This record gives sequence, structure tokens and C-alpha cells, in this order.
Amino acid sequence: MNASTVHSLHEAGQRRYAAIAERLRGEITSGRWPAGAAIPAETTLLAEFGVALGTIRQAITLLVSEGLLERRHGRGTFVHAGLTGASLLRFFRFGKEGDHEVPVSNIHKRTQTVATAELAAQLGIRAGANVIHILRSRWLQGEPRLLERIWLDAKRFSAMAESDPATWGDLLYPEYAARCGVVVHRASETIEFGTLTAPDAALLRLPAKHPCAVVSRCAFDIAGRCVEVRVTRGDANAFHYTVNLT
Amino acid sequence: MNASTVHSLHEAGQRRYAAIAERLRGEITSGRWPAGAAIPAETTLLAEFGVALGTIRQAITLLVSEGLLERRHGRGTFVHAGLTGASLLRFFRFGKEGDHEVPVSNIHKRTQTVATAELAAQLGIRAGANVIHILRSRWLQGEPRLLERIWLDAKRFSAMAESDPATWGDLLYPEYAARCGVVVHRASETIEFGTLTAPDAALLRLPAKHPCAVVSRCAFDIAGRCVEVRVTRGDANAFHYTVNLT
DNA sequence: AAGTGGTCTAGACCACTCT
DNA sequence: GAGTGGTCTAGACCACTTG
Repeated sequence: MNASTVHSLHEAGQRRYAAIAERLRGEITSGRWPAGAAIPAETTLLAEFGVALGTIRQAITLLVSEGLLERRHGRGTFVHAGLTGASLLRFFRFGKEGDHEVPVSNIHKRTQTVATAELAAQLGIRAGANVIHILRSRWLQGEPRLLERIWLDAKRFSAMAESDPATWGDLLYPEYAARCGVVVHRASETIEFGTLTAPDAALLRLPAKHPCAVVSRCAFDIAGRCVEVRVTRGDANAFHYTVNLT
Repeated sequence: MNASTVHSLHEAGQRRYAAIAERLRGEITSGRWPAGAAIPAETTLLAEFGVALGTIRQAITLLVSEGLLERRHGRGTFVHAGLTGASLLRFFRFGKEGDHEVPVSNIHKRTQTVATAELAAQLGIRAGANVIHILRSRWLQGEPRLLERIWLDAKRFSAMAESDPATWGDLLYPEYAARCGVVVHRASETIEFGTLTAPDAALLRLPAKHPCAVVSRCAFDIAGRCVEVRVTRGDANAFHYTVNLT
């Protein structure tokens, strides 16, 4: 990391703390500072950039507010470790209220196919590029509750094509991190209602055309690239979703 | 506002900026500093509390991050003005995509009734207390799209019981602010799936038992008290809702 | 004890908004 | 030009975590 241009960036009208934040952001999004790792101490950065403590702290505070960094008092500042996925499925209501058991995964299919234009646009790859497609159901209390279709860029996730699905855990995001070095940092979900096709209904042990909730998710890495597209269906009558709005 | 205790609070182990923030929070949540009003300048507060600029700024930053204050460079710091409600209904998809027209309101009923135990618990009043109940539909492109049931504490919202509904605008939150001095600061929504009763279906010009999305909202004022309970129903096939997760 | 982030000071100067 | 919030400095000291 070369600090020499920080002051010249400042001359160009940019704030010093913003210039420093941009440099740190580069270290993070490029992966040179990997998820979960500690970044240099504030006093180290202060000397490296030749600025006052307050300026370094302002830069770090900015990245903390963006969710890229986490401060831990007395220990250091760390690159945000990413989502496990467990917190993203708290929305379906099955069995006991307040029960946050992770549903068991049952992989039905893992195939390679080519991206449609729409999927390619979402994943930021070219139409016709290879993608991995996963079909799985997720079980709670011995019953299939959710049906998930997942698409991944085959190039980036080659380890997911080569490894044995039986060795995967119930949560896929830790697998992405461990096997492919891809950390999911945020996600965007769209909720709609529909009805189940006959094959999907059979997998969920529901009648064909049964009403279902459809949750379409795009998961993004720390650099803001979409890395996974996932469509989840479940019984509409067992669906509830809570959101806080400001 | 008496600043004399700030340093003594500090002695008690609390941080100075936290003690100051607590004082400012009191001015806001009590209504002494009303929504939309400017608070004293940083230099004024600095002198009043006898602390350095950085400490005042840290206190204000805390309240900004809580959504209680808004900074405007060169103009001042203001108490958050509250939600209009327009941003809360961007989620139903009707007509053209990206169209954010505000649906026209049609009041069907405004009655006084008594709170059930559940409603009273939500509104923070005693069971059996008087509440105002409003039934209205909301129209877009000449069609009824949403059916809303709204409950308000009759004591706090007496102006909504006395005024002529024909004089209300399509958005109720500005009416609450203007007529009752109640500002909606945040809201919590739960989404579920259901089917329409015959009377509700008739008002929405849909067949009885038609699938519907049910959005149940609690709206909170700046002090965190629930001031409105609202249940909205609309055609499930026209529903979509997008959320960002971190 | 050493190292980390957190708080606080006192003061200078910059950038934006309004009159 | 006057008043507001925004940036930056140089340094002191506090609170938390780990070896």
C-alpha cells in the first residue's frame, strides 16, 4: 500500500478521509485483505498515511457504516466476515414460533447448464456461459418445507461442481466461502405469490396448484457483484415476513 | 435545558457524548423540539454543555444514526420530519412498472369502537378503551387495488374523529401530523398470505375467496410508541415486495 | 505489560446556505 | 458577510483484550 498519493488526492478536492477510505476499500474488495482478517492498527495507518488519528478514524467509520469493516474494542478492526445464510431464512413460520432451527438440506439435482440472457445479466456473465444449477429441498420436523433453485457462475464456483454434494452442510454460504473463497456480504429479496407446478408440489408433498410464496434472492459479495441467484418456494399459508421501515 | 449535570454524569461512568445525546433525545421525544425544527447550533451547544466541539458532534452523530436528527450542511441540524407514508406503499405492483403514483383514497367507514385485548396491547392503551376504526379502499387507474383497515387511539386522535373525512388527503400521515401533532417516525410490517372474505372481495371487485396479500403494519412515533395499527389487503397476483438484507 | 480501539480537548480552517 | 455544519490537527488519557 503506497500512501504517497493521499495528500495529492486531497489537493484534487477530495477529502483526505475519503481518499484513505477509498484505498482501504480497494484492499478489501480486491481480497488482499480477506474476510475476517484484521486490518493494520489505527496508529500504523496514521503513520503510513501521514495524517492525524481523527482522520484515520473517520475513514474507518465510513467503511464500518458501509458494512465493510467491524471494530472490536481492544482487539482490532476486521474485514466483515459475511453472511452465513442462517439469518436470511428466519421468515418462514413452521412449527413452534420463535424456533430458529436450520432446515436440513436435501440435494435433488446438481447440473451444469448455460445462462439465459436474464440470468446472465443478473450474475454479470455473458449469456450462454456455463452455470451450475442446484435443486434442493429443505426439511424441518421431517417434512419438506422449502424448494430452492440456485444458479452459480460455473467458472467462479468450479469447486461446487467438483465436490460431492453429500459433503456439503445445510447452509451453502459457508461452503462458498470455504471451497470457492466467495463471501456473501448482502442480499436483495423480492417476495411474490404464485401456485406450485405439479412436480414442485410433489416434492413439497402439497397438491398441484397449491398457493406458494416465491422469494427471489440475489446474493452479492463484498465488491457488490451478484454471485448467486436463488428462487425459494414454500407453502403460502405458512409464510410470514417481517420488515422494519424507516 | 440545564447543562450542569453533564460532567457529573460523566463522573458516574457514562461517556460525556452519551450523556449529552440523552439530554438532546429527551428534548426531541418529549416534543419540546418538534419534528422538522432546527436544534441549537453546535457552537451554542458546545458552550452550553462546556465541552469540546468533537464531543457535541459525536452526540449529534449518534442521534443522526438513530434517525432522530438530520444534518444539513450550512443550514443546521433538524429533528427528523417523519414519514409521509408515500414511501411505504411502493411495494404493490399495479399498472406501469416504476410508477409511483399515490393511490386515491375512498373512505367507506369511520366508526368508534372499543379496543380488543390484542389491539390495546399493540397501541399501548387499556383493553376496552375507545378507538377510531377506518375502512378505506385505495384506487389506481380507476380500479380499487387495496383495502385498508386502520385503528387509532381515540383520545390521541380526537381530531380524526371530529373532522370531515372528505377533507382528508390521500395520505393519512400528514393528516395525523397536521391535525393531531402525531409524527410517524418508523413502521414495522408483516406480510402474510390469505383469501378475501366475500364483503372485502366485493369492495376490491374480485371474486370471494380470491388469494390476497395481507400486510399488517404498526406505525411508531419518534418516542417509539405505536400510534397506528393498519391491515392492508390486495390481490396476491399483483403483489411484490423487495427488501435488502445485510 | 503491551497493544488495540474509544473518548476528549482546543483550536484552525474549509464548504455550504441564506440574506 | 454572517452563520451553519464539515474537515483536520496533535496530543492526552481511558477502556478493553490478550499474552
